[in-house]
Amino acid sequence: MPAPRRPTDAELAILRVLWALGAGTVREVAVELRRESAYTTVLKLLQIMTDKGLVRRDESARTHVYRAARSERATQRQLVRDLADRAFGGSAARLALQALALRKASPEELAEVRGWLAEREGKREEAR
Amino acid sequence: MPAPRRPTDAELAILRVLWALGAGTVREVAVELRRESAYTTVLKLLQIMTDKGLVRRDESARTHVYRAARSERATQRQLVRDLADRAFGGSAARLALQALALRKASPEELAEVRGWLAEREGKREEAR
DNA sequence: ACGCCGCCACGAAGTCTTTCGTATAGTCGC
DNA sequence: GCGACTATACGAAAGACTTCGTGGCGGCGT
Repeated sequence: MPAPRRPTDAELAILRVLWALGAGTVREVAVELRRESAYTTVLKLLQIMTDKGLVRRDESARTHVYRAARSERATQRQLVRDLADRAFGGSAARLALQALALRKASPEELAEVRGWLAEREGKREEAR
Repeated sequence: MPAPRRPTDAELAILRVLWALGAGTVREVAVELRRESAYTTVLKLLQIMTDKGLVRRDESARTHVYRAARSERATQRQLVRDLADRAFGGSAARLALQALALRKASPEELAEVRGWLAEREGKREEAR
């Protein structure tokens, strides 16, 4: 399996549903995306995504059940790394700064970031 | 002018060169991207990008000079917001956390993030 | 048994992206 | 003026993305 290509927009929308549901049939996904795409569109996408290795399909029942092949976390990591390379000269930290500067972050979220930094700082001290 | 569409990969590569150069001719950009694309490919892209409003073209001289229509900062913001919406449920802070967790950040960069958070904290205190 | 409904497979159309070849024209030196 | 060297414009091709229609098959209710 070579490097899995970056998921497209439509694929990502489907992956989001699958991550939320854990697993789902074509119909379940289509319902979740109501108004956005017709049933057969979702079906086709899922078939393509199966070929690409983005999702896995359980065909044991007549109605197939799909689940994401890679975790949400891993996919997010890939996308972040990709964006950092394409638009931030490879610096994920500068990407992070831009993200924080969007000012849409809640105090709770900022506290989480602070917490992470503190923990990381602790590890650095430890390593000396 | 409506919302400018997200730049494609090839377009972003060209924008990176233009941001670094400030402005440049087709040849200058093509040289910077050596091996990656032929001269006429860069030319075509720049023409398309002009139509899309991604770059502005100075035609006063025979050799046209291009510059990015939007700043690197603004474009980065747009891309980050876009990725946050598509893959992080709209939370830029969670995106930032994933970016920091990539462990590719240098101590200097982490210090920068800490500094930003501290400054932000200061403003919050001030606002009370 | 028959008809209906839901399911999957397939194909095809339309658009966008990226690539480059070819055509055309301005400019400089001689 | 002519040739070589630039430059832009244009068109076409190939591939990826997204959309949906049609067709065929299985199962269920009556």
